[in-house]
Amino acid sequence: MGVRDQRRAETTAAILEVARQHVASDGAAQLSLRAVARDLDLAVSALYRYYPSRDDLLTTLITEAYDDCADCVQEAMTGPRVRGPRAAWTAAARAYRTWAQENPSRFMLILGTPVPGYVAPEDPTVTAGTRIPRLLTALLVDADIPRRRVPRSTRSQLARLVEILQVDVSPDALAAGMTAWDAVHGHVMFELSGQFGPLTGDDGLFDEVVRSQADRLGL
Amino acid sequence: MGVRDQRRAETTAAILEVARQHVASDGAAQLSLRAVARDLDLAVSALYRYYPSRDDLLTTLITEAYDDCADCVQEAMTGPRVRGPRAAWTAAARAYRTWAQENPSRFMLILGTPVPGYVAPEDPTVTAGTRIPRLLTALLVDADIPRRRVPRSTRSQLARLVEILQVDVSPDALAAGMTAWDAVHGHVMFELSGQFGPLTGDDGLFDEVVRSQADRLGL
DNA sequence: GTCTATAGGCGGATAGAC
DNA sequence: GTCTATCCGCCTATAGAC
Repeated sequence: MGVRDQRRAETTAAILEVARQHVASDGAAQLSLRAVARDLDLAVSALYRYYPSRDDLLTTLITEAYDDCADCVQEAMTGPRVRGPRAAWTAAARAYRTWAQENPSRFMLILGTPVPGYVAPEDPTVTAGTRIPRLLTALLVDADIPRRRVPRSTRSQLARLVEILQVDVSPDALAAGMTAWDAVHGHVMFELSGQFGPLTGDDGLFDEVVRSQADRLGL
Repeated sequence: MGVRDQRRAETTAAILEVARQHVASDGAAQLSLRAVARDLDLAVSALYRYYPSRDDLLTTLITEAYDDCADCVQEAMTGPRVRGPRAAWTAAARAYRTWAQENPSRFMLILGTPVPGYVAPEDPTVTAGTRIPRLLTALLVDADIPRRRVPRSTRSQLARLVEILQVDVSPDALAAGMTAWDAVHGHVMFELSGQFGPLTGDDGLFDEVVRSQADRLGL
């Protein structure tokens, strides 16, 4: 990488950092190239050399958030002290929540209210967005999942999703995993929107969620 | 109610209706009195006679959404054909999801990404926001909830929340109810943000969530 | 790659006439 | 209660000089 590329990479990183701050303070919909340029003491027009439009910048922010979150979950699951699927499940759930707590605006950027008028391009966003589901289903390959009582149509849709995710689990296991993760995600969302009052941020209650769903999965 | 009050009520209703549409299409943060005035063929300044600021209009929209959602859940739970707590739980969960599907932008307004820069006044918002939790905990009064293994500090926070909500349940029952509802909420959120791919909107999978949590609650 | 300048649009909020 | 007019701010995006 030459000196020019180096400088370009640095500027790009600086732009992203400032953009993240603006999303956090003003919201994704309000992200404006002008405001970013102001903070960087750059002319607006200069930014267009890095991102051709506001939406392109937003796309980068979104895929980067998906990836960062998935990185944290993956790292937690594959740590040296994690032995067995139950420990991996617990580590994944805790890492997910911790990342959400430390990056609330980025979490909401990918899993909260859709940004009005913005349509995510399929390629980068979807690939990054399926990493966590794939990590979780990997846990269920060897699990002893009881057969679910779901309708035939649901089972066939589950089979389709198995193909899309390119994972090696039964439709029943996928259903069990999704519905268990529902609780983890729901709890994190409730906490982030402050619906839990004094229990916002309480670890004991969250652990109870993780534990009870692990039991349900037979991990 | 006199004729003047009548007309005022009509105008107010029209304003709210247009404002809801704008929140749906442009997002809550973009709600602008100007745009609402344009749609109604009114001068901007006229709107200030109804709502002193943009945030006041937003507050009305939010409390109204909370109340409408709670109304639907309450109605579903207390229907004549609903016999017993398990049926009520199922009806509540389904009504919650149906309301979210039919009013995605209003659902996200109250449970999605917080509107940047907007701070909800306590009085009206909080009261309306606690209705659903209170409806759900009422189900658990007679349920046979096994004792949860939560830390002491968590249990005392649960006790505080029991007081805030002014409900008549044990901390253990509250914990069980909250963590079960986590799964319902999480599933609805995932569906709304399109994370489920082909399974978005599938009733069979949602029913599996509701059923398994009802089992866990011993309903 | 960076700048200045500019076009054409949006917004909140208020003053003062009717 | 409604209007017009106004102030002042914000934004995207482009043109053209350096």
